[in-house]
Amino acid sequence: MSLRHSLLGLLSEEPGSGWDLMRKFELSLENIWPATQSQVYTELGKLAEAGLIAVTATGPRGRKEYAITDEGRAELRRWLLEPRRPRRQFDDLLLRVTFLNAVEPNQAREFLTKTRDAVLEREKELEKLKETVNWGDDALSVYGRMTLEYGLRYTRMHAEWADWAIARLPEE
Amino acid sequence: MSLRHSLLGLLSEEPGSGWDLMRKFELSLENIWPATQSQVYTELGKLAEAGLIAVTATGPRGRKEYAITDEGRAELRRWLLEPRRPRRQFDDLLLRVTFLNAVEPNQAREFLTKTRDAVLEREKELEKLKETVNWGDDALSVYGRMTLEYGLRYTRMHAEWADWAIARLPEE
DNA sequence: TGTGTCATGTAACTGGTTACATGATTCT
DNA sequence: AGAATCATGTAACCAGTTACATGACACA
Repeated sequence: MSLRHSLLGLLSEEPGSGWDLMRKFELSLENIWPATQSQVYTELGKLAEAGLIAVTATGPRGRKEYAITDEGRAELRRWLLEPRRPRRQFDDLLLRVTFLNAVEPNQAREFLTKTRDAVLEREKELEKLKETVNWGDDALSVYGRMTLEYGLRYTRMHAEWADWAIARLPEE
Repeated sequence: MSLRHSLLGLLSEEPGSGWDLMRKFELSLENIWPATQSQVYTELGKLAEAGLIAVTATGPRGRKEYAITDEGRAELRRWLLEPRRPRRQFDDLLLRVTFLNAVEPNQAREFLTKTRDAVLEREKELEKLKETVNWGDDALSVYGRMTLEYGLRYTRMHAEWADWAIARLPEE
């Protein structure tokens, strides 16, 4: 149930409406914790009812601006440091690799090649993002830079692994 | 809906009952595509109804042994090579890193240190697994070795990233 | 005046989780 | 006789997705 905490996290930086938050999810959390519009609005309602956030201003078109409450901040901190067993992960790619013997080796090769090319593409995007952003030493820069670095290292690892795997494919 | 294809994949290797498949999920797919007992049985029912698998033998205690059909094999291959946009990922760890400025730097440090230790632990387990298995050149060895290698490279990358991140933490 | 953006919400569905429920067979 | 394992299934729930529905406001 981390959508809830994503919202608390975003609202801990500054107040905002459902619409604002929705855009933030699209812009900055897309690769970490994506959320849909409908989810955002429903969860905001629940958070408000639970007293973790509150409406602090209203605007045109029924706009409701929410701000995090003290209880919300406490809950955010609690969640941040809470120990937890890593949630099970579902990896569609590795699942397919596991059963790759069901197709011809040349098809398997094509599959892995496509995979590698896709992650290389992604790496380029992240590289560009890294160059674009003006990194300061504010909190967002520090922690945002960390998640970006994770993405970069991840894509590099992934591409290298794919090459390694391709080389190990059985002959046709 | 890859549980369906996990089952087809497992049954493409050899026939088995719900119970057998359940154990295979626990043993070999736990880190790739975990499934619960109830899920396995319900999905087997649906697969049988769709004609992708069929009951080929019965045994004591109401045991039903399923085998993959030709349609099932075709569906498995279709799924394996089907192009698809990478499914969105939810990363609880990176989400927490994003909002880490909500806690004190020393708590952030502790968080990252724990994270690193946990992945190092995990790496050790995978290393041990690699040594234990007798790798041949059969399909399972080739593709199983690939997924294991992915896990190894992933945990190494993860631990190195954590160290990098710890070093970049603001002073207390 | 019409297009794009801002803004809210609900309903139905899908896939995965937890909990419940039952009982036969095998091994010690 | 009792414990462990084999074996099946259902029901309620939770989180995330897709689709539907509506409409005000800003600006060109």
